[in-house]
Amino acid sequence: MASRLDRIDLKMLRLLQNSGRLSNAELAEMVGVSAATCHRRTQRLFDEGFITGVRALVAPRRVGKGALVMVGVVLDRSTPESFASFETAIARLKFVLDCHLVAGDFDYFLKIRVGDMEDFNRIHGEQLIALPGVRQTRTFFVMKEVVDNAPLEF
Amino acid sequence: MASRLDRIDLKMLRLLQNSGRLSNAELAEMVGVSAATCHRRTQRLFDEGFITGVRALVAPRRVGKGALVMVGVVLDRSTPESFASFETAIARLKFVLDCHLVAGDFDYFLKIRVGDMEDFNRIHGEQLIALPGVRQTRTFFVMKEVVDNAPLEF
DNA sequence: ACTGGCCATGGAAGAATCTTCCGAAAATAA
DNA sequence: TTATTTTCGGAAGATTCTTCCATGGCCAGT
Repeated sequence: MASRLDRIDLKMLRLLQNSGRLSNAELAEMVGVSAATCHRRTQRLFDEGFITGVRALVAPRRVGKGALVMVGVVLDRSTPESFASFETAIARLKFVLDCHLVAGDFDYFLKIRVGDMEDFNRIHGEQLIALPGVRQTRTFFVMKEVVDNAPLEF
Repeated sequence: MASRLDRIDLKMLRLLQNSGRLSNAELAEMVGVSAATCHRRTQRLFDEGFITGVRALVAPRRVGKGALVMVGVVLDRSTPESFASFETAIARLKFVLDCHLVAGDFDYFLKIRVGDMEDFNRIHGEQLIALPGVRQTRTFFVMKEVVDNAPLEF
């Protein structure tokens, strides 16, 4: 199952990453193989898990989610149970885009999208500090999104 | 141009966000309109900027980018020129997935994908601290990706 | 070098889909 | 109500998808 990716596969991955709606015929021509081969290879990239999904990128501001906030979280205790219950709880909060367990001054880093600061303040007070085991949080409001969710380089 | 989104548009956005490769016919049936109407509405969502692109999600580990690092950056000076030159320089670094200007103890927060820690150390020494105006950086290695790049809720 | 097995490839063709046109229905305004 | 505008779905030609099959390349073992 640990199959390799040749130059054509990589090219297809890069093209699909930047234009996920390319038709099979277009993709085939761009990478220089027949439509049949391209179709087979694309399907393999999906089947073997190189591509985990295809997502339309929705403009946050256009759907009322123009505010971005980074939050550092410190837990009360550093036990496996404490981590586990925090992670279970946070997976239910749909406004959390990223949640990463990190090494350093914080236990977790969160990336959150909300409508505005007022929105965030309500959520912070009602949902974030109420999460199991949270000792303190540190909020970093994003003032300018220089690069957001850039495509992966490989 | 500030057109509204009705219930059908929102449904289409959510469906496309989670399955960007849905065919027009499938989408039409899911939201309960004809293929012609669905096609027109989808095109409008693109033309008017509600959908900014469609991206295949590539599994980072499968392409040798399994390590994730968060980095806080502090600049020497807080002048507009200083910020501008930093932002220009960082936009060229393809391993930077996120770069956000924040309010708080840091000036910028970065989200970076690399192959492994050794890889990051080299990049940190050769490229990050060499960026214009960087006084100090604080590195948070991600030990566990609990939620990464979740779809936007709206 | 020859043989046989194993894949990956491209052509072809029926099935499915896209994309546009048009008249009808619905919404809006006067 | 009437006129105007907008949105809708059916229809159909053009395009695309998806699968089947025969061909050609590659490699291991004679």
